[in-house]
Amino acid sequence: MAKTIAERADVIPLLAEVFREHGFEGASISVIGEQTGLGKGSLYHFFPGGKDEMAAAVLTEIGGWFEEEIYKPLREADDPRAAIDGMIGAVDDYFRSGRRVCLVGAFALDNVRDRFAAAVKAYFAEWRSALASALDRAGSAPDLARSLSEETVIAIQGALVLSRALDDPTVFSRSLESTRAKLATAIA
Amino acid sequence: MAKTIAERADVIPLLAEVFREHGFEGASISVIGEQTGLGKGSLYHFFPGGKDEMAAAVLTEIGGWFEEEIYKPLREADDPRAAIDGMIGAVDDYFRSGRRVCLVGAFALDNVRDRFAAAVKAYFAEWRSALASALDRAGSAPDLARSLSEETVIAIQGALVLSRALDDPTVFSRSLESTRAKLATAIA
DNA sequence: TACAGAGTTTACCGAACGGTACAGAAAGAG
DNA sequence: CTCTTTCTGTACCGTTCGGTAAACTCTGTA
Repeated sequence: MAKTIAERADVIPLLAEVFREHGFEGASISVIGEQTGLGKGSLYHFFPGGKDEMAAAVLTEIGGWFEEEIYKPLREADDPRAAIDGMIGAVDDYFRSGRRVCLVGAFALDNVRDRFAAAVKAYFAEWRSALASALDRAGSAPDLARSLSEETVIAIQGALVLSRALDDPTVFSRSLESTRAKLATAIA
Repeated sequence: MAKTIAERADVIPLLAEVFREHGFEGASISVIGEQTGLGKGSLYHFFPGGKDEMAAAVLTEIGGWFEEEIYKPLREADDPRAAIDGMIGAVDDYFRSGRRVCLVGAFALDNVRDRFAAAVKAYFAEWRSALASALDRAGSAPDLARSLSEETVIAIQGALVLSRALDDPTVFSRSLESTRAKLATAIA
């Protein structure tokens, strides 16, 4: 394991932030270079596939993070209620209480969705089904678990949109708290 | 009123569709030219301010449409319940049951939000307050009206994101129906 | 029919785009 | 020290970007 100045893995979170801030089309190679501190040579060394590979790597990392920190606990934890609570907390942290945009959601609305359709679809499908699984195991009726999980993912994404549109993070906080309460009631 | 081959007003809906499909950055002047059937000369004749003016005109038209078709009825209709029902129907039509993206929501997630922050903010703020007004007049408690209107706008935007991400319009239909039921219950 | 102004075509501009080529700097291995 | 591999800076490529300029063609009016 060669310890080098910059590892590819270290660059990906920086790339994620650039794409979040500028969108896919808006994140030009020169902007990416500035915000990562890497020249074109390094960028194309790590990502020979160019911008597409950079974005794909970011989506993969995001997917991995959610899988590990959120989906897996929801599906496998002994205490599904704790896992649901954990999800709420993790979501609040991850999206910085509404100050940070969901890159996958932004990609979904953009025309680049087609290029990364599989990753975008998987991210949301996994989230919905993992949450449904937790609700199910927590004693919720299967139909309710299914609809509630979908509504929860919808509320989180919608809250991110509205929060940013109104430039008001309290919108996200309120919505997440209301979602938390709704889930708690359903499995009481 | 000179009847000419193409009126500026006729171009705006076409522009809206281009921006919806490609996003602001993705909608290059040449793409806009193709999809509107207008050359650069005509486009810059109608919109001397370039792409920015085109997008601003689109946002203005969208804002005007929602004001006329949705916000005003919500605020002023004699029968607020009918206005709320009307809103649900209009939203379903406008977003083509989830097959069409909300341009304002997409702009909110994009970095171009800053450029059109005022229009984006107004669109959502008006929606939320108009719906709260209707709920209020329909007999809902002021606090509930306030939170329910916010949750409704969130649910619509979130459903558009998830619907498109999963490429499944039924997500939007389900969510909108659930929203309709929730609003009906609150003012029963 | 002649004029005026609205609308359009076309050629063109400098800047920025994504991407490539390649020489050279770092850094671990023998 | 030297070799090899990994990483990086820089110059450059063709293309496309948003935007401008000006000559042209319509079309309604008188």
